[in-house]
Amino acid sequence: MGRGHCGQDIWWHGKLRGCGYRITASREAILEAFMRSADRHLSAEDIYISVHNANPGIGLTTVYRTLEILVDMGMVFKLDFGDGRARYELATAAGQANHHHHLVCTRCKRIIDYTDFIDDEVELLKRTEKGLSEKYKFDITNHLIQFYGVCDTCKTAK
Amino acid sequence: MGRGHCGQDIWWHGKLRGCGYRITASREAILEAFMRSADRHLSAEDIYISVHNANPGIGLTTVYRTLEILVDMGMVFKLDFGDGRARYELATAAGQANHHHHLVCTRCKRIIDYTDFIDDEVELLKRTEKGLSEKYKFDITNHLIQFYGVCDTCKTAK
DNA sequence: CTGTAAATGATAATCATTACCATTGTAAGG
DNA sequence: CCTTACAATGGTAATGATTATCATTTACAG
Repeated sequence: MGRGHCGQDIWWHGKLRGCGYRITASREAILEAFMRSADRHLSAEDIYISVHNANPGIGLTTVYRTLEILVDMGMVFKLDFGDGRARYELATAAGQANHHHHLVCTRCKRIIDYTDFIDDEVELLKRTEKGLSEKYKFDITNHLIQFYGVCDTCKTAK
Repeated sequence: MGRGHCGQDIWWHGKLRGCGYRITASREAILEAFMRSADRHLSAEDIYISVHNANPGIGLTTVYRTLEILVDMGMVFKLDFGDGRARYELATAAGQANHHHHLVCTRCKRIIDYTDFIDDEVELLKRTEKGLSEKYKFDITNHLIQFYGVCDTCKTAK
């Protein structure tokens, strides 16, 4: 019952099975790649490369397909930082440890994950979410908050 | 001094000139296309088509180029709703009339612009923005807030 | 252990966006 | 008003991420 992090029991097996998906070596390898670099914003190609170390047989197509189902299931969040390729990260619910939002430099595309002010935000988001679900009859599953601006380095670099 | 909406004076001429850009028929046509359908989320192709009615000579390349400078200048906001093409809308600052956020149905990709709860959000965002700018030395120019979920129609359609 | 549908991977196709380059148009300065 | 420099343009080709196709392999229910 809620071990925090898993030992032998693979937490995501149940999730996949529950949605009618099979447990395969590819999917395992891809989820492991996420957990190996939980702090980064991975592109499909990043994952493809990361996965090849342990399992060279996995094709790029499978990576894309797996990412799609993980996103649909809500286990992974798909992000767009405006550099022409999608980025993925393990989803963390509001309130959960490691939940963060993004600060994007529009000049150099640098991304900063911030967790500051998250508590205030979360409180407001909960209220907003509740109001929106009721008014528009939406089942809200996630949110995206990003601030755009010019970072320190780009500012001084003129 | 602040006529609300312009008569003969073209409000955006100064903005372009101020950033070193020239006033051209293409740019005028593209901005008019935005104002003609200020309520929609236009793709580059939407704008290309819309512009062709009045000015058939404008190429798709110019549309993309113009969109890029408008986004850089902050006059237009570039959005990604996950359907593979970028969407654009006239930027409205927080607090300004028509400022809104998006509610995205992950099933059917329908977008709802909502303005509810915006006042509360804006108040929080102002604080967050201030805190973030100070801590990370960012000049924050804009923000993006989107909620994702399943809409009424898709829910009942099972 | 077997049958069946899901999953896979190599390859080709798609399609939004960008690069290129010769030509045209804006607007500053005379 | 005319000239001139260089920004802006548009057609076309190139790019590159993502998706479709299809024959083969694999998970797993019975």
